[in-house]
Amino acid sequence: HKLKEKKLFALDTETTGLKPLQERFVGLSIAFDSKKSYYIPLSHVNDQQLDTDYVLETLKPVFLSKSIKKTLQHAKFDQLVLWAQGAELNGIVFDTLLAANLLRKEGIKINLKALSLSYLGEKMDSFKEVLGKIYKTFDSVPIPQAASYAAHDALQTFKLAKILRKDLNKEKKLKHIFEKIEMPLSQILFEMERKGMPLDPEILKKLETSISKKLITIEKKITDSVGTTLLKKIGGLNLNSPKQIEALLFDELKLPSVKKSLKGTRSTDQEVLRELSKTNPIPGLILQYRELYKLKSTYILALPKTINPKTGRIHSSFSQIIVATGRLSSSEPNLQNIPASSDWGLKIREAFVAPPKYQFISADYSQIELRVLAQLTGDKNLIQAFLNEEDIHAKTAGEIFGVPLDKVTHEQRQVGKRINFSIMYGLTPFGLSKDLDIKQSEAKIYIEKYFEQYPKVAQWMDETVEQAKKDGFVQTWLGRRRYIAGINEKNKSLYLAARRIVINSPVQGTSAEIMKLAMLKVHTALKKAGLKSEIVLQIHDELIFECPTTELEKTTRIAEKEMESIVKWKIPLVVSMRNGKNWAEITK
DNA sequence: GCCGTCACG
DNA sequence: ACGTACGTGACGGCA
Repeated sequence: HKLKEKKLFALDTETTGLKPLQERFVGLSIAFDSKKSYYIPLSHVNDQQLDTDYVLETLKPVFLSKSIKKTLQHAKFDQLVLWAQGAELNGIVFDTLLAANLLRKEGIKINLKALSLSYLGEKMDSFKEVLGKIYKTFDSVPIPQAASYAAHDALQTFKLAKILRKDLNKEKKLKHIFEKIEMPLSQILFEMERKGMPLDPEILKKLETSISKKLITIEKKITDSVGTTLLKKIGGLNLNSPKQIEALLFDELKLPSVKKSLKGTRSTDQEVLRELSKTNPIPGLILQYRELYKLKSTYILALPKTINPKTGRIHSSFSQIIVATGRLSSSEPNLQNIPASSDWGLKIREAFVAPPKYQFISADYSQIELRVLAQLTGDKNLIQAFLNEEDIHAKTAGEIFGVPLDKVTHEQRQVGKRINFSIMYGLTPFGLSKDLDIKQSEAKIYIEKYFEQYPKVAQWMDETVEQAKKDGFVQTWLGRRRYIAGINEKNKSLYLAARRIVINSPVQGTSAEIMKLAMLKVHTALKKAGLKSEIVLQIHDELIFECPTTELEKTTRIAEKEMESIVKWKIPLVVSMRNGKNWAEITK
């Protein structure tokens, strides 16, 4: 009865663990105002409680009501928990986690306990304290203690929302991002996570057999090259141990150490092994081993284990609060770093197969970051290149090497491409010389030529750095902030590191903003057109849809049109569309 | 729980 | 003389 009267309340769920689709639903807490909150125990061990189905059935009209407004800390999590119970939540108006994230400086924690302490000055019991040494999971905590803990979660969420709402009102741009982007995006991410991604474990099984054979062959080649005498001397060799590889290469084989790792050990990473492979066959073999072992352990073996037995699909989690620039991150499993480049990598993508009568569609923003750079800097030459649909990498190369556009060689274009990309990271002559394997003096000239060609880029960088020094933060196009602690540092390398972040963040952040807007717009347009196509993945500059084959053309047309019309800039946004039965087929 | 390494944009 | 390109997440080794 109270719920129906109240126009606003805070809600929270308790589970036995952190994965909403896999863990047991233990109970539900609700706060009506800043003073009262309640806990409904639903599945505690050896204790009296209410029946889950009865409670959810009773609360259904309240949960479904759009006019009864709900506040949550990390709404997406609770939505997934409730969805697994067959319950749906409408009227979510405020997520304290997303609000606090937009307002925070880097390094500030925004979990409920931290927020309660910093915003309200109230310390909350930790989850560990509630479990004590007696209980392993929340469902075994006796109800009186459990209720006190859980109800407090909802109460603090209610109180926090009040303050955070006020704080956002003081920052109009952040408020706009919160209301128009982050809150509605959270709903889309919920739907993406709920939908999941299909994976055929049988394809990976076969791949495992062949990659394992290949690994054994490489392993044998390595042990043969090392020789039994040396192998005995060092007491065997674990190829996955960087420490042992280090000892083998530099102590036993006496190869020159060319690079130190952060902790001061002699690095054995790709760059080093590539260099060493010019004089000795073993580093090259280790490289091959590393590549295949990575694919086997991180993808071929790990991905099938993440298939949800109930849905038969993979439900990655997408987070809006991890990346400082505003990008999304994907975890458990990370589907934003599935291999794409090598042949073996593509074979892994082949295992992501659309269901019968469905296909995947990929919609890929072409050179989004360079277009954003052009817009932010207002550089005439850069803008003109995109207006004329010129080959931007060839154009950059042409001016650097002083040759006309149609005389640029493939190698020169590659150099132009590397410079175009790395300029946004604040590259140095040292970094570029290493990347292109050229002299530092030469790299320096290339960089100077770049800035002569695009003078406003250099000017924008200087202005942005000055603004960051003054304000302590940089901003995206819509006004999302990133606070930069080190920009007024005296220590030169700390300052330069901060400077690179200052230059990169507005570009990466604005691109992320465009993508988020695109997701919202496409989602709405697909719904409006009555299509069944759904977004299943976002990989920074690319969206992947699962689409009934009958809707392929309509979906493609809508997605392309909506994505290209996100902003009213001089510079056009260009999207390339592909469709296919599996993920490999739609990979560039 | 940190480190080195490497997969992605 | 020193360090040296942005943003992530996951794995195995190791203490």
